[in-house]
Amino acid sequence: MQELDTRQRILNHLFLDIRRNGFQGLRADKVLADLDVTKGALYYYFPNKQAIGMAVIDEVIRPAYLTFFTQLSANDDLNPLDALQDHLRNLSDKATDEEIALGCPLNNLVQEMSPLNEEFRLSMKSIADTMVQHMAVAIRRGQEQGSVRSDANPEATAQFLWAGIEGAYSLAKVRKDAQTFRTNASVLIQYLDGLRP
Amino acid sequence: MQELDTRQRILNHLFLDIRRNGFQGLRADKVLADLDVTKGALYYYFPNKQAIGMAVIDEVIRPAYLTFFTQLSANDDLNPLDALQDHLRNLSDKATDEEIALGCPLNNLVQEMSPLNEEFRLSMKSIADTMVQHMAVAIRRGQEQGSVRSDANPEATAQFLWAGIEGAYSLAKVRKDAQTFRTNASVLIQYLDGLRP
DNA sequence: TGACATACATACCAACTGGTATGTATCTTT
DNA sequence: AAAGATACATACCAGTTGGTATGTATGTCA
Repeated sequence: MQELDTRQRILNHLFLDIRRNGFQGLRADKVLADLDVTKGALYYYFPNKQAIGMAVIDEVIRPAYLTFFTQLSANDDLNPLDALQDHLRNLSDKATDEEIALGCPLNNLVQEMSPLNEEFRLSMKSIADTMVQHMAVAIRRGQEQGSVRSDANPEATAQFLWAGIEGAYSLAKVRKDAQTFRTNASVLIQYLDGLRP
Repeated sequence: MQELDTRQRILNHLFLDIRRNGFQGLRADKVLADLDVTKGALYYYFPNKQAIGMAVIDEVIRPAYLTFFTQLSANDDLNPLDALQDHLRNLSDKATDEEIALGCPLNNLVQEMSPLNEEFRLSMKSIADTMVQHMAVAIRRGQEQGSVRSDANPEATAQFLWAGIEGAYSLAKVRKDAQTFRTNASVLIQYLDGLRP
């Protein structure tokens, strides 16, 4: 009954190694050495490197990113601007120089692998699209409920917010500086205030 | 007298290969096969792979990115908001699905290599910092000249614009869709209008 | 309790990759 | 024109990497 446990342990370490070294920089042997697992176990659970990447994207990254945004669009009582501002404040509070230096796991993989691996790209695109869509739905409902200015374009605004967050991770990453992320988050929070009626 | 020509040809192809495959995915042999140059030439001009990366960053990427921003802060007569909006429109016009799918060369390398190679990171950080600084200088001058609202924070605004552009490239890249970039650019253009007094 | 599936462990390998050692044609300088 | 520097070309190599073939201990079910 070690099955799920072992697979999960391997998967978590693969995720961490990919986050630091990229998918092309992933060295399965090194990951296995850190755990005390052998190649037999790895190739028992994952038929090849492609499957490793897909498992990390679909089983680790996807749920981690969609939790908040699913709730955002599901909850009718939420003021979307308040919720998004709270989210940005949470991200700001969580940000440390070390975490920020590793970058956003989704954005890392998008930049590295989108042009190289269509299966990866499509799965990552669906994560990004879902995030944007949930935000757009929440913004539109906010407009109907009167908590968001009616002249805002929900889809364009949602895209803009996604880009603002990922861009903030990017600048903060190259600077290795969590404060840069926080500064950007606070400008985004201000921008969201500008969307109130 | 083939010297500069050959080095430049190799460097340009290295840049293109890195843009598509990443630095870790760079395969010197394949690049050399496309040109008709041999390993002798490559290692004559570049002592090792690290030097290749540094040359691409410093000689190809840096000048390509700094041209506009240097002019932006150098020219006293420019309205910074007009100039930035023009720049965004230029980027929008230039964007094709194929180009966008390859992503922003600077952002690509930042995401892949920042945590792995401190020499790369520092050089890329200086490019990003310089871009932001030039924007901040131009915005501050705009405030002094009355073309930018005085309550804007020039440094934070400049960071926000950088992040907005790079984030737009990122979402458009995973979507393989230039229109996404244009939509984001137009929201940024709108945001810049909001900074007018 | 025997047969089969599960969950790994071990040993091995072919292909690739960055890098080097050496050779050589051409150009420059004295 | 002799000597050295420049600008490559060719051949070769050691280490690494993803992947496989095979072995085996343990659990499960008839």
